[in-house]
Amino acid sequence: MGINKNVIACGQSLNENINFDFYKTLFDPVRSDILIYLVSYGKKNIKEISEKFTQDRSVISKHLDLMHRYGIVLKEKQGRNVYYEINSSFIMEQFEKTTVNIKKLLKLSDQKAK
Amino acid sequence: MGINKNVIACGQSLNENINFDFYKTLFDPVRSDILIYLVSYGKKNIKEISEKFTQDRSVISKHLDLMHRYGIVLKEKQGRNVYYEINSSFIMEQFEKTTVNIKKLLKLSDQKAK
DNA sequence: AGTATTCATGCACATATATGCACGTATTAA
DNA sequence: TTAATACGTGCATATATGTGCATGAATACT
Repeated sequence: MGINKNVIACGQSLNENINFDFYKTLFDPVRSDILIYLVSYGKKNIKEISEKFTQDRSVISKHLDLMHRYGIVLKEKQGRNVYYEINSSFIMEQFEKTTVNIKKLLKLSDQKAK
Repeated sequence: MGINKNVIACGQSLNENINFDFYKTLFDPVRSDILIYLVSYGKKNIKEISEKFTQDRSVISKHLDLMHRYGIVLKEKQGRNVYYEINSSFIMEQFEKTTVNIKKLLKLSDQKAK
């Protein structure tokens, strides 16, 4: 394709400056509900979390694994339990960084519009 | 489910305060490439856009329709052409609002952690 | 040791989304 | 009027993702 080359030349690329997988993982119905649950109830293990959802425990486990892979949650093993909690500092950091980058990117199109 | 009720009680809900469909639409490989293309080249019609992509014109048309539905792009019909351009003010507004809301939401979990 | 609990993973299946083609419509050009 | 161009939409298919069950591993309990 090579479309992005022009934008990269301006030091702006969605795929480079924006944590694409992070957002793709976060903006899923089930996973955002898990996020809200963890925000509300703090650190919980997979059994406790999955009891609040209609999906099977294994399904919740897979969602949490994805969320952990992209930094949305922190994981801690205690005995036979695996606890998850919100990685709030990382999440905030992502949104702040992305907002700044998006602004810079969009200024390019505003200049063209004039 | 009713999980969100607790969070709603705190005046915080991802689905209410965050434009979920907007982000779900934006964070798609093809659509974010279209975004970057429009940022780089300004207002273009569907034929011009689709010529830069491997996908069929009808596919690009559908992606643009989705992006328009959720405010990412502006649409303008001129004769038999349909032009699209970035809705930069709306996009920036969304990211700014979301960043503020996410921060407020996450402060709840930080308080619990103490 | 034997049993129960918690979890990860592989597999098959269901659902959602993306894709391309074929067609019809609207507009423009000849 | 006829032909050409740009577009939208319906349909069938491909691909991606979500889902639940079954199984085995690791840990804890008796």
